[in-house]
Amino acid sequence: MLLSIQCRNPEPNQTLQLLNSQTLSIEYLCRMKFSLLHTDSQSRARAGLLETAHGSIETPIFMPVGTAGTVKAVHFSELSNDIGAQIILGNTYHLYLRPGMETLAAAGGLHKFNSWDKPILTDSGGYQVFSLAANRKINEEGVTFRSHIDGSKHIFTPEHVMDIERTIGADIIMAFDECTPWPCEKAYAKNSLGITHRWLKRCIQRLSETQPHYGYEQSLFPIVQGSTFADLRKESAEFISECGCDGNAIGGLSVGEPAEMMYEMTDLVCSILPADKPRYLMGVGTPINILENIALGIDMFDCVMPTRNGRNGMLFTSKGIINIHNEKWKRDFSPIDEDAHTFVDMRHTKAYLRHLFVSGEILGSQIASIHNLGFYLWLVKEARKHILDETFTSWKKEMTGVLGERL
RNA sequence: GGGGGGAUACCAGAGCGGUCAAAUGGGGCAGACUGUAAAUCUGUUGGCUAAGCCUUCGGAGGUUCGAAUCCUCCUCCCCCCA
Repeated sequence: MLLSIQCRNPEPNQTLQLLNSQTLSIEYLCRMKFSLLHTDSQSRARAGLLETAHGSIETPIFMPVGTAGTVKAVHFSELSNDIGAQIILGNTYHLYLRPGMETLAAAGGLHKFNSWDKPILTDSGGYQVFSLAANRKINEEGVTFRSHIDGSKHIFTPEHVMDIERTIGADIIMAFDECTPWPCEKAYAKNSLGITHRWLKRCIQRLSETQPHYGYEQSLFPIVQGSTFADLRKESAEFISECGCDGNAIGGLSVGEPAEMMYEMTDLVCSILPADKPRYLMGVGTPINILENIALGIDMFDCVMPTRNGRNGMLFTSKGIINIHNEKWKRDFSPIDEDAHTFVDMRHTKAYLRHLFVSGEILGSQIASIHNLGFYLWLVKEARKHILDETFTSWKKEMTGVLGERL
């Protein structure tokens, strides 16, 4: 098999011609590289550049969620050309069930399968341990899921999850963890944390024993857990820091705890995680959550809010949030958002978008999703600009006022 | 011309003497949604000076302590037979 790799690091345009991907050793593969460009002097906000085999990511970044290999209701051309998405997510549990590993392997990985040629990050199924709690059993070895589709039984061990993530072929792959619920008994959180840490060691071990399938390196991100207990979070952040991975994540937040508690945990964990590695806060959040966490030193975010809430008629705009179902938009022929960040904003009126929602038309979901993702990507891009300009803190304050209390 | 069925809230449609301001859908109005079992889910939907009262089940009258429910007439709609 003749393989061509675009290598971004350390020498950007170099093309390697290799005969067999199986013979690649790690030093020939493109390692992910993170460059910290600037840290805000009034907060801990950072602007950076993350380079992967599938392209660069300017941080802070928001990553649209594409659980099943698709960002719901949004086409990839809109995602990259109009919204400016630089990386998207996929989900191990969901892709494993459908289309399944044989199909993804035959396709040559998720990038080939869905034609998204920019970076991809796959979540490990750890969130499904939380969200599908009724359908699974957890023990030291791993998690047994009952498929939410047909009830069939599937065992996810850290090793199995790494194998699946190898087959999916994302640039960034998440360690298998347990996302604990909130509130959570401390004894449970402590025990769960121990399991998550031991699973992490097994993930690292498995990766060291296997090769990437498609000729580019995959970076494992471990996940800090510990619920909302400061001592557990500290212990976890220290443990994860010592693993020396390419980047680090914080999980188990935005599961119902008050925002202040989330910020407290993020603050603590960011003070421990290495500054020279990207920090990813999983599943967060509202626009204000994102701004607050950027200020605490987070570089990467993902959340279903812009897409799911968009499909349900909620629009995030720079003048606050609106429920497009509301009758007050019935004859409002003003643009969806005058601070247009995507083509839909000036082209369509609120009245038209409301009509689409009221009529159950698919285009409504598409427009709202494009708009919301456009807003989120604009928000982080703007944040980055202000970090580089040293105007982040005042801008954040202004934005917080504009976005309103509900977010 | 003869025979039969029906008219209930924005729409469709249950209810067939009191527990009915009236089931259930739809529609309307509002809310929720944070590493997606979600184009989903929840609440609400006659009026008011609001733990109470008032006005509603085609129209008018009647029976009854009490009527959306029973009777009479009227108006309109549908089906079958000529």
